[in-house]
Amino acid sequence: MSASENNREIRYNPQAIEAKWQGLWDREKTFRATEDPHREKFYCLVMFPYPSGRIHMGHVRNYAIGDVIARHQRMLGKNVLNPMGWDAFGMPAENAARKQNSHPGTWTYANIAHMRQELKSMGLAYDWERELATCDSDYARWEQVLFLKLFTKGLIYRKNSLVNWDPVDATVLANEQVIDGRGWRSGALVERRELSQWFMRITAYADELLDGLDHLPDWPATVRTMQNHWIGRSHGLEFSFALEGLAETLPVYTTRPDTLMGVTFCSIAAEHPLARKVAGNNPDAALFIRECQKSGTSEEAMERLEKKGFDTGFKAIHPLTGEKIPVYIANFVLMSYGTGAVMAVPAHDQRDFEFARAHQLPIRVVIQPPGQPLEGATLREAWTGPGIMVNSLSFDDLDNETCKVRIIETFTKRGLGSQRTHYRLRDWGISRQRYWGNPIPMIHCPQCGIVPVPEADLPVQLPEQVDLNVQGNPLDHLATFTDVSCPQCHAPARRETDTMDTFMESSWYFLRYCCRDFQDGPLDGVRVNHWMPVDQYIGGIEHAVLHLLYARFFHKALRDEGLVTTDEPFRRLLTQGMVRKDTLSCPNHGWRYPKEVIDKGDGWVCGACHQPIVVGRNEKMSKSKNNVVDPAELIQGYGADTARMFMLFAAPPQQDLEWNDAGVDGAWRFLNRLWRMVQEVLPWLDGVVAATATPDAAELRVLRTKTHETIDKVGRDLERFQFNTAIAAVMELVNAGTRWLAENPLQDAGQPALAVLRELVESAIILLHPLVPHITEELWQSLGHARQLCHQPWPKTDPQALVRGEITIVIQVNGKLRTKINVPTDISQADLESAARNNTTVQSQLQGKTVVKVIVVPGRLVNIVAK
RNA sequence: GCGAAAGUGGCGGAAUUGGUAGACGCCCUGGACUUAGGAUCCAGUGCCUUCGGGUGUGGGGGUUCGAGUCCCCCCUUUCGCACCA
Repeated sequence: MSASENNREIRYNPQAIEAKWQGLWDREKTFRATEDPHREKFYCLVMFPYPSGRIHMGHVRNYAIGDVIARHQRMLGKNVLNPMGWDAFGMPAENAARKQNSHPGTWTYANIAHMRQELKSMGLAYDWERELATCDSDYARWEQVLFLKLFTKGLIYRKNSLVNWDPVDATVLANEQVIDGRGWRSGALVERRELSQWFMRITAYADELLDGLDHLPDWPATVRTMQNHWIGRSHGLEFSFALEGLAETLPVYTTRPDTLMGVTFCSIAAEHPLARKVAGNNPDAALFIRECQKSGTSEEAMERLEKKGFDTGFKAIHPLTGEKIPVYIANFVLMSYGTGAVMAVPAHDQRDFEFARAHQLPIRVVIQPPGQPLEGATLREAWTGPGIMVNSLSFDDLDNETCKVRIIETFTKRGLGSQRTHYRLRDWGISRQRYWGNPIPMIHCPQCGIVPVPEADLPVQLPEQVDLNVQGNPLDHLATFTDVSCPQCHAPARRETDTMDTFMESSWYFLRYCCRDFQDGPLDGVRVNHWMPVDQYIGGIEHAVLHLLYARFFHKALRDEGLVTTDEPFRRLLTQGMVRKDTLSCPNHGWRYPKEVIDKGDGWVCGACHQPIVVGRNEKMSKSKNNVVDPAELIQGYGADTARMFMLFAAPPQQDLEWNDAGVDGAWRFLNRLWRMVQEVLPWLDGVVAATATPDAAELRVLRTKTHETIDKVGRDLERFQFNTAIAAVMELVNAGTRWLAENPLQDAGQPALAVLRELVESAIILLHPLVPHITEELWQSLGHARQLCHQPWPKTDPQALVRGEITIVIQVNGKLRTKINVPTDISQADLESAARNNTTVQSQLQGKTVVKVIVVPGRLVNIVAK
């Protein structure tokens, strides 16, 4: 013992300790997962990162949380799969390559190599043998195979849809590349343009995706609600207006058939066929439509537009009254929802109300709320609530909900229309006009039409030699890529140049992790079905709708292909909040780094121009705002354990986390306190076995109770992901131990005391291990354990130790706290009440009053109500 | 615009089921100690106070013996909105 004691570091040295244990985990492949039918499996998944170059605090938070869960489940005896990989296709690589005149792949793989080292320095318990990058030709190949399967199934098709078009760069822009309606590079005003694109038929699964939310009780309610609204299932009436003097009709869909008699005009989208027809012989209409198209494609941009309309001159004929009503082209009507045309009811729809006022159109009230008669001429805003029908022919005096049903019945009976279900959800556009993505394995043949690339020819590889500094999709300019012969008729044909949305890759990466080395197909059913579903998925709340909905859909589509057996891919979901930090800005120099400002005591000034610095709100850490903290620096300075500790302690995972340098110091100091306490007791614990029963001495009893209360609390807190309170509980335990040590000299401590002490110290170490794995392994080893702590089972509470002899009861008079009393745990309600009544403080409060009522909550409080 | 959340001391947060508001940590104040360390240890720390107590969880109202927690209205902030990932 003495030799190793001499060699042991007395001071906490995270750099040395962390390198030691990380090396060991790597060499021994401690966290390699193997399928084992005899053990309960646990699939822990964190959202894989985009390899942008360096890990950021959001990653650190995400992966620290995932690692705690994985390590905790491991200690609970589960066979844990905890993989990691790279979401490696995407625009940033293309942009970086263009800037540096290199290849996106070179940039991407260099980033992966760097970030892998950064992740390893965090001490994460991954099975690195399952690592994959979605741009690996292997992964891309199997994704193309899946694409063709789904295409054959009819789940992938082509149709026209709108894109953001930069007329100067002649390229499609992502919504994030549209800044204030202009292209980010050219500065040109962005236009909406129609393009033929590939789509996935997610709407075929809309009902199942919606109804399936009810079977995901362990998903945050907020995510389920958001997906529910996103899918937006509604039931309503679909019917067609006849158009005066025209053969064609105008189909509309409404969820408010009850307001039918209040229709005073119709509005159609700028892309509506009827709008095009008008534009054909009316230059003003064409101009208006072009104006409408001078906006981006994002729903937000469309909705925020100033509401504008153009009278087509056409008259629609009301199906029940025969009344002729004008048809407007409106810039706020979406072609992608319903039929692209709406019946407008200004009295009962706010948007229609505003439009009607702007265009002097009649407003006809057909629903009267009880007790406050409305009139179209004096209406201040649309009435969207319930009421009684008026001005509605035979439907008058019905309540509007009944009227809805009646009108649908009437339309159905007369063959005018029918009840229809609509969804806000649109089919998933998967085409991207970009180079750095997975090629869509299709060929356009002038004779045969669209022909899939034969599976034997997969994968379609991205050409290495590429000029990214061209207009539009670089692949369009590469004849070596595009010029092929048709697989069916062998005539000259053209290869599809669209690449896939990167959400495709993230829709099945968790399946490929299960069988990373499988070479006979995309998925090895046996292994995939062994590990699936993911038991715990952890990632940013920003993925609440898109990624999580697409992955659910893709999984169901693969299920129907017989490739997986579970209905849902992710059993439990934890969405973590953002990492934020104060922003510092200077009137002359914009966003400043903390090191670029000077502390004047009463505030900061800019280091360059000495103007006062404006301290902004906490904002999401972002490079553009210079408020990022580099995790690598933090880990180098304090070690991974401190970094993890701070991230987990500063806020519960679901909440946003505010970065605070002083808080990091606090985490660092606690780990040092723990380290010192163990160093202090170490020489005395040699040969001492941890207590298994509670000794008689009162102060030891209290100490052991504290130990087991902590075991109990930490276990429950980890189950509900309250890492911050779990840490607080261990802090309390360590504080209790330290206090005991200060009051009780170790040389006087007997065996029972040392046994309780060892149990306390070891419990603190075990409980903290999933959170701070390196320091706890080191301390565990120094306590004389040969077996690694990560193989140690999670501790169990001793029910005997949890029993307290006395409890504190709160005494209230009229609901206000007056005093507290200590009573035996097993006191009867009657004794408790009289103890409370006889208390001197209570007596003085009750003077001159009559007790009306006494409420006794056993184990908690007594409330005496007096007048 | 639509959708989803969140507001508690000087700060981050705790209060698990309607039952002690402020656990734990940071900051700050005072003290001790020194092998000067990224020190450490001890005490104090919501606000007001005539030291009895009063008051307090964004604001206003309500339910209840009792409300941070439940209900209604309002204010503020953040996130998502289909080609960022």
